[in-house]
Amino acid sequence: MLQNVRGTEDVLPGASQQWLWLEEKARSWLKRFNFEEIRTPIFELTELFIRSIGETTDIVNKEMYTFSDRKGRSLTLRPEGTASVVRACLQHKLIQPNQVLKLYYIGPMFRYERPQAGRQRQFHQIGIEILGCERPAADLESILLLKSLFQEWGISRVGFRINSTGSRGSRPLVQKRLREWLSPHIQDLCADCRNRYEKNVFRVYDCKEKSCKSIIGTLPGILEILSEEDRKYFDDVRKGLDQMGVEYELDPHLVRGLDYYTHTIFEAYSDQLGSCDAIAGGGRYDGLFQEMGSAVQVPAVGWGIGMERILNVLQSLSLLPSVSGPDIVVIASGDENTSQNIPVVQELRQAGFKVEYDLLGRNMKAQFRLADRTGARLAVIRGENEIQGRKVKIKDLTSHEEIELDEDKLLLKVKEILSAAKKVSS
RNA sequence: GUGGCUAUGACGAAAUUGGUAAACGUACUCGACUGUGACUCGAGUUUUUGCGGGUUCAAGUCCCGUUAGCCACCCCA
Repeated sequence: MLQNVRGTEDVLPGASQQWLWLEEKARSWLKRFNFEEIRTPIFELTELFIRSIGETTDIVNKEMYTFSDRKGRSLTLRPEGTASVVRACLQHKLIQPNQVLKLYYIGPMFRYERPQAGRQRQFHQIGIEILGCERPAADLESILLLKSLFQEWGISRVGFRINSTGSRGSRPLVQKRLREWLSPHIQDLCADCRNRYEKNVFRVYDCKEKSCKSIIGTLPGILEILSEEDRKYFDDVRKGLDQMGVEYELDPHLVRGLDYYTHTIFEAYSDQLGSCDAIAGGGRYDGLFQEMGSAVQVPAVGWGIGMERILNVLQSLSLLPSVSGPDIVVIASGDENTSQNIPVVQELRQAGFKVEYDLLGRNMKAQFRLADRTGARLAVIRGENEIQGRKVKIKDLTSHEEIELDEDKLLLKVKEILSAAKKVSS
């Protein structure tokens, strides 16, 4: 039998409700922060990602789903969201001087990695970008939103790591200085790091290898190289976070896997997950627009949240809502009057209720079981006796109470019973 | 990409030293029950043990391969 492709996942009926719940909660806060949604294609020209993410990164080197289309163009399933957003902004000239654009996206991303818990080849992200603001206010705004989302979902224990890599202009200097510090130790670095030393020194600072770690431990952090201006910027971001009560840890060795970051970078992680504990990551990228061909500089900040990982956290904390059943199941006394009940079913649906009846035409016992299993609140019984007497019965499946009333009072009564419950649940 | 662990009905799982596969539990169907579910009791349905090969009189059990999942590394969401 054919199966889904490795690293992909079917979201089955029960789980899809949880995905919806997660998204709706997120959208409610994105709206309150006045972000607008942007939907870009899930594949782009390969070149877009190489230019934005960086040729030396792991993503570009070994994790991209790249293929040729029928005309021989090299296309790639997007491994992250920012590149496409920047492309779209430039293409459609969405950037205006002295204006801030706040965008978000929700959708699948693709990276060819070895799957494990919390890591799939197709995974989903919620991401935001704040474009056109070079002040620390944008960094703060983005992190505040991130925190609001975690709170909205009920995740209280989230760790934030933050660091700064300096402005785009000071980057060459920072790199030069890092190399100077590392050069006496270059023989003692691991093979990967000797390579990174040339291609991307920042990554050496992030190496997990013991020998490298001990060397780096003796060296000053990146922050110490920063210009006064850069440090002032970072301090302002931190002041803002302190003022808003956002707790974080300063991690001078934090480096991100994409080349375009400048200034502030950050990661959020959860202690509920295993080794894949990062649930969100982001930072500032003041240089990307120009690297993508923009005539003017467009300062920007953004982050992405891993939705599967959030769901995993929520699952392990038992914070996910249970699957909700129908409000009402309409029950008949046999095959024959089942069809006579369809107008009643439809009328209740028209009134806004979630209504089910037994499409299999089973006996009454089975219909009640259906009502019970699906978690329905009420059973509306309209069998042969009721139809003849122009009556209908309503049974409350939690209290087990049953009442009989005139057929034409049904809708009114159902509204009365269910509206009380609705107010509480919503 | 590297290393390790795992794979039995719809699901969770049992199966002495290789010797009749699925005990037990959940789910599902029907009945006791009166046109009435969830409780209780009774009856019943689903398998050639992921896939392919090998060793053996005999393989769920041992060996090789393969696929998938999990764990760690790499890296990240």
